[in-house]
Amino acid sequence: MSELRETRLEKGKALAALGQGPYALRFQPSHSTAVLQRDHTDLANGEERELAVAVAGRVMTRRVMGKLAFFTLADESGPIQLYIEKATLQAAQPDNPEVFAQLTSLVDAGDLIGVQGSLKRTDRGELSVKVKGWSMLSKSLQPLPDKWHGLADVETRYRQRYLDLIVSPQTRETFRRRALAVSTMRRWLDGKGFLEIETPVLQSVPGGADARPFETHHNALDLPLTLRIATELHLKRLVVGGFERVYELGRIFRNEGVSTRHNPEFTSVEIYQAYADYTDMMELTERLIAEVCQQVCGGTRISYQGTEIELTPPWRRATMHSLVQEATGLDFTTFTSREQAAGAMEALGLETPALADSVGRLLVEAFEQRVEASLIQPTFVLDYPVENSPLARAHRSKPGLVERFELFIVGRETANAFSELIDPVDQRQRLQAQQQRRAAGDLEAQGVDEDFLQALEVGMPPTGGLGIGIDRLVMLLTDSASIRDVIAFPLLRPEAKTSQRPEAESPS
RNA sequence: GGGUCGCUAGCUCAGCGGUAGAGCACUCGGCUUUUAACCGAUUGGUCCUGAGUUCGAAUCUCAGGCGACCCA
Repeated sequence: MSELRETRLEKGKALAALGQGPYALRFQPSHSTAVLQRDHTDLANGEERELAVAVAGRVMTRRVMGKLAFFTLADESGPIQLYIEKATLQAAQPDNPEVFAQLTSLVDAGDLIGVQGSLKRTDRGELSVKVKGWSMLSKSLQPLPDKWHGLADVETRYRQRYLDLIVSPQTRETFRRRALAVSTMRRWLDGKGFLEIETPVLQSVPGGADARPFETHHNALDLPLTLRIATELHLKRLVVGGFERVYELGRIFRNEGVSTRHNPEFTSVEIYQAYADYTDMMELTERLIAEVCQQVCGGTRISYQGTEIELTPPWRRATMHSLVQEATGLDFTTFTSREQAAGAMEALGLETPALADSVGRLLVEAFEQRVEASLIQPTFVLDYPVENSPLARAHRSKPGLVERFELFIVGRETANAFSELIDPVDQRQRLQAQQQRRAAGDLEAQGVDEDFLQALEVGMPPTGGLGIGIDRLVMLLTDSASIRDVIAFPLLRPEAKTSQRPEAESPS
């Protein structure tokens, strides 16, 4: 409503006429509200304390009753009540007979103000700043969300996250925890001698994962580029270059749909350790995630959406074959042809899409359809078929499989790791097979990155590699049901509003 | 991609074929212990958009937009 905005602009002009504009240059708080709340619990109801305090924050609620007013002021640390007594304020500011009226009429809910005064705990037990002076720091021209219902509209929470943050302590807590999770992870890795190195986001050959990339263009070089879908291939080049422990924690872009578990840009950490294999990476995964959980949640036993999750290592390890057999009764090691496996699956009502063109790919289908969602407690799923894992090393003892694991928690893939494929001849064949699939219509299949193959030919040490989805991990640690709750500004379709989009578009 | 549900005042919602409503917020008046303050008065609408059915549509139908959830 623009009427409210007009009124508040007028109040801003009134403030300017009084010599203080609606937008201050600075203010020096003496305390955060949380420190005041913490340090003065001994102040009894109705008592006052002659401590000079200055606090700044946003006015959340106003209750004006004649010659006395109560405001709630919130800074980043939390709220504190302002006790605004006309007589007290007037005595402190004898030159301005209108000071109380100005404070109560020119300050609206949503404004940022600073106040000076002393402490008083009211008769009802609320620690308050007894106000003796005030200044407008920033005039708000927009209403706050409903003080009782808060921000009920999920869409507004995502589109106008600043409003969500102002009124929802839980949202603030989620992003604090996310920051703590990320910093803990970096600190832990740095402490283990891992070096964080940034690799290109703009790439001419997307690789390192099965996913469709975003396409863009470099003008000066007239060069088509894609945004990275993984950091894998560049981090491996660094291992070839002699860095034995490297990682990158950063943004990945995949041109896919959005859901409660997917956002087109998300954050991953990829970690590479020379002379290690995937069993080493399992231990690393357990220790790293347990440490992050300990720091963020204060323990390794947590509750997610009403389910207890035990993250204290060690975690269950099971092969994909055994899990599928457990869930379906099918022993995929006995199938010698796709037709045989597909027939057995269809007899159980499982789908067998055409793109799953081998026994191995059908095994993965069966796993996704019947096992994945049931892996609630942390579980390492081991030994994937080679067809689905073009960058993982062939298994040391099981033909047709690779040394790979994925970590599942609450039914979601949370980490993915290999004994890395370092044989350049094998790697070339695998990537060529991928490219053939791509030519055959699999838009997620990878291409051949010649420069990467060249690096492997120079010689890469045996290496264990690991990727962890930060957003999904943070969802777990913050008990968030949707990935959008842990991304400050998730991708949404732009609001249509007035501008109609032109016709003659999208043959769909 | 498919299905279900939602979209009405700034916010939260009711109204479901016959004059567009409530609470809160805003504005004005009153009030020195409130904390969803209270009491009184006023103000505030593209009922998501478009087309159709109808004497009459927020309400019924169709198409579209945006969102949520479920499924793939």
